[in-house]
Amino acid sequence: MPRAESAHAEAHTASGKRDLILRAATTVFARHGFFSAQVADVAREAGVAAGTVYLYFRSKDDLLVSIFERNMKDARTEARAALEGLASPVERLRALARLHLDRLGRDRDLAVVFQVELRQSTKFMERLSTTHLREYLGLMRDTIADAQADGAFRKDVNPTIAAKVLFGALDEMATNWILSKRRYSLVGEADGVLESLLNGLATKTTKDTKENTR
Amino acid sequence: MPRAESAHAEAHTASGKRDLILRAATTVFARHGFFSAQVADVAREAGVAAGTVYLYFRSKDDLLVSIFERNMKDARTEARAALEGLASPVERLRALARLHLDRLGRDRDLAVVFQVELRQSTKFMERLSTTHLREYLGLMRDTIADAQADGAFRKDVNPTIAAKVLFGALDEMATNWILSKRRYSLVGEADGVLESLLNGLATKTTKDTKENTR
Amino acid sequence: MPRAESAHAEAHTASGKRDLILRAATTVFARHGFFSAQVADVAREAGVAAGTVYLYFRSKDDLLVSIFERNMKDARTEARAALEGLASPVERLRALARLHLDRLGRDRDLAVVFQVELRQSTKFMERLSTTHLREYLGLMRDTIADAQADGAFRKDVNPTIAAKVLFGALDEMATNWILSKRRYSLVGEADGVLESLLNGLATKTTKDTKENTR
Amino acid sequence: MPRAESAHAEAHTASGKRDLILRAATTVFARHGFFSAQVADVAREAGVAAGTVYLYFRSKDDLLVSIFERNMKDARTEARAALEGLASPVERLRALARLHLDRLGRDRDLAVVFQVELRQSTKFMERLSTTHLREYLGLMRDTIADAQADGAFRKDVNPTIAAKVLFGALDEMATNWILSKRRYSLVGEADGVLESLLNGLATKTTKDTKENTR
DNA sequence: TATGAATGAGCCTTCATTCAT
DNA sequence: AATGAATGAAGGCTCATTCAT
Repeated sequence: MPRAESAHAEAHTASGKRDLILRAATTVFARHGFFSAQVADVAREAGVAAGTVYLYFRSKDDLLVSIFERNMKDARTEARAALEGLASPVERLRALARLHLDRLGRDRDLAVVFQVELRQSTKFMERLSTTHLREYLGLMRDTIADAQADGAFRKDVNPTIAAKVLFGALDEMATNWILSKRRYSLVGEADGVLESLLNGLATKTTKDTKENTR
Repeated sequence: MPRAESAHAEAHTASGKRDLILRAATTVFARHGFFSAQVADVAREAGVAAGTVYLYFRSKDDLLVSIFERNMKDARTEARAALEGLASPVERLRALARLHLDRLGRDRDLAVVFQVELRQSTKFMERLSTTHLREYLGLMRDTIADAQADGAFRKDVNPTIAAKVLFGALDEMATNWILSKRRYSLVGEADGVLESLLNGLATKTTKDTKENTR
Repeated sequence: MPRAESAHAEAHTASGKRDLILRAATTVFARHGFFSAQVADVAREAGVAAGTVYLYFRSKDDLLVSIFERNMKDARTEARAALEGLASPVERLRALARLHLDRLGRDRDLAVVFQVELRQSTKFMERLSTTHLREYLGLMRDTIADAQADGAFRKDVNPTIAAKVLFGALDEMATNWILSKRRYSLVGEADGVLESLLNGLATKTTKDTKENTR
Repeated sequence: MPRAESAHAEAHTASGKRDLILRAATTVFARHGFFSAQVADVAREAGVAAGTVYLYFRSKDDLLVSIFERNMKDARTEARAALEGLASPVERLRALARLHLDRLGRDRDLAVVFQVELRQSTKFMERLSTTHLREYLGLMRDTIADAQADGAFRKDVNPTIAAKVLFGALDEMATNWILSKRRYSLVGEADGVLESLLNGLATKTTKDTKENTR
C-alpha cells in the first residue's frame, strides 16, 4: 500500500485526496454498511467537507464502485507480478489463492466491503460479475486447464466448474473470516483449501467407486 | 396479477395472507433489490393495502428476515426427511448438496433473495450466520467427520475447512446461476462440484508429491 | 357515581356500554394523552372491539367532547342540589369552589383529562369556553354580584374579573394537584383559596393606601 | 409573506434563521394547533425548505419546547431588569403581574402557544412545570413572603397558596383573552386582578366573621 | 349489536446532491 | 479547489375509520 507512508503528505495532490476519500469510504462502509453510511460520514472521516466528495466522485454509488475498481486494479498488478515467475500451473493456482486471501486478510475493512457491501443488489452484482469477476474466474479456469494439459490435473473435471468451486471456497473463507469473532490469519486458510480441492476428500478406495451416477 | 386467483383462495386464512405477502416480498425484493423496493410495492404485488403488511410483519426488515426464517425451516424439514434413509455419510453429503441447489434452483426469486439481498450488510449477515448458517455448516462438518470415521474420507483434512469449501462452492454455483443469462439446471451442478471435491483435481501422481510445502 | 355499583351489570344496557367506553377513554386519555392514545387502546380498556366504539361515538374527538359533556352535566346536577339550600351568596360561592375541587379530586384520571387533555387546541377550547365555561363563569359572577348586593362583598370590584380570578385560582389548584408527585386532598385547598380571595392578601393598613393607581 | 423582507435581512446569520423558523412555528402552531400543524407548514411560513428546519431543531417537539425556552429566557431577563429598581415587595408583585400579561398581550400567537398548545399532554406539562414554572411560582411565593415580612401582607395566609392563586388568576386572564372575540388590552387586567387579590372581595364586616371554619 | 381485519391517507424525517461563496 | 448550508424528494409507518360477516 503506497499510501501508507503519509496520508497527510498526499492530501495536497489531487489523486492523494481521491485516495484519502476512498480510504475513508472503505472504513465507513465497513463500519455502518453502505446504505446506512452517509456521504457526510465519509467526508468527516476523510477530513473534508461533504461537497468535496463530489469533486472526486459522481455519486455515492460511484464511491463503492471505485473502491472495487481501484482494488481490482491493484490486485491485478500484484497478481501479474507474482505469477510471472511461476511455470507450474499448480503453483500459479496456489499463488492465486494465497494472493486472494492475503489481500483481503491484510485489510479487514476492505474485506468487509468486498464480501458484504459490494453485494448490495443485483444491480452491483451483475455489473461486477460481468467484468472483473468473469475475468478473474477465467484466469482460474485457464490455469486449471493448463494444469490439465500438463497432466497435473485430471482431464475429466470441467475446468469451469472447478474454477467456481475454488473461487467459491476462497470466497466463503473470506466471508467466514470477517464474520468470525476469532482473529486468525486468513491467508493461512489457503493451503487447507487447496489441499482439500487438489487431492479430494475421498480415500483412494472411495474414489474408484462410481458414486456420482444417479 | 396472474396469481390473484389462487391468492384469493388463500386470503381467507390468516397464515394464507401472511404467506401471500411473503411471496410477494420475495418477488419484489428479487426484482428491485431490498433497499430500492418499497413496502407499497410489496403490498401492491400481494394485492393488499400497504397498512396490511404491518398487520403481519413488524417492519420492512422483518419481511426480509421472515423470508429467510420461513425457507430455512422448510429446508430443514425437507433435509431431515431426505437424509433419514441414507446410511452412507457420502450419500448424505451428496443429498445435502443436491437439496441445497435444488431448492434454490426451483425458485429463482427466492434464490436472488438468498444469494444477494440477504447479504445486505453485516447486520443481517451476522444475525443469520450465527444461527442458521452455523447450524448448516455444522451439519456438513459432522457428515464429513462421519465419512472420515467410516474410512470413506481421508482423515488428514480438517472437516471444518472441508465443510466451508463445500458450502462456498455450492454458494458460488447458486450466485453464478442467478447472475447468468443462460438458463440451466442449478441442481445439475451438484454432482460436478462433489466430483471435484471428493476426488480432487490432481492426478494420482501429483497427489504424491508434497506440493503444499511453502 | 352511579356506575360504581357494577360496571359489568350495566354492560348489558345500551347506555351502560356507552358509559363503559367513556370511562375507558378517560383512563386511557389520562394515561397516554389524547393524541398518543389510540382508539384501539380505549376499546381494549373497555373490553370491546375497536369497531364497537363507533357504534356509540362518531369519532375520537367525540369521545373527548363526550367526556366533557357528560361530566359537566353531572356537575351541574350536583351543583344545583348543593346550592339549593344555601341562602347566603358567600356560602354558595364557597360551596361552588368546594364542589369544583371535590369533583376533580375524587377522580384523578378525569382531572387530568379536564386540566390537560381538553386543552388540546383552540378548536376544543373555543367550543368549550363558549358554552359550558361561559355558563359556569356566569354563575360565579352572578353569585359574586349577589354578595355585593347583599353588602357582603365590596361593590368597587368588577364581578366579572373577580369570577375569573376565582375560577383561575381553582383551575390552577387542580392543575398543580395533578402534576404534583405529592398526594394530598384537592378539595382541602378550597378554603385557603377563598380565604385569600375574600379577605385579600394585604393588611388593613395597606388596604387604605391607593396602590392601584398607575 | 409580509415578513419575508425583514426576514431576509436576518437570514444571513445562523441565529437569525433559527429565530425566523421559531417565529414561523409560533404563528403556525397558533393557527392550526400543534398536532394539526405540519412541519412543512412551518417551513413554508419561514420561507425555507422542510429539511432546513431540521438543521436547527431536532424534531417537531423540539420546535414547541424551543418556543417555550426561548421566551422564558427573554421573560426572565426582562423581569430581572424590571424588578431591580423596585424595593417594595408589593410593587414587585404588581410589576410581575403586569409583565406577565404584557408579554402575552403583545403577541397573540405566542399567547396562544403558551396558553393552549404547550398544554398538549402531561408529557410537556410535567417537563415545563418541574423547571421554569416551579421557578416562576417560587419567585411569586418569595415576593409574597417578603411582603409578609414587611408587614404589607397578612401573615396568616400561606404564601404558596397565594402564589398559586395569583398565577392561576393571571393565567385565566390570558386564556380568556385569547379565546375572546373582543379585542381588549390584556395587561390592563393586571390591576383589577391585583386589587381583588390584595384587598379581597369581602367588605370589612364580612372579614371579621369566621367564615372559613368548616 | 358486535367484531376485528383491512384500508389508505397522511406526515415526520433523512440524506444525497447542489451551488453560492 | 473547497466549503457546508440549503434543498426537497422520497418512503416507512401509524392509526382513525369502515364494513363484511
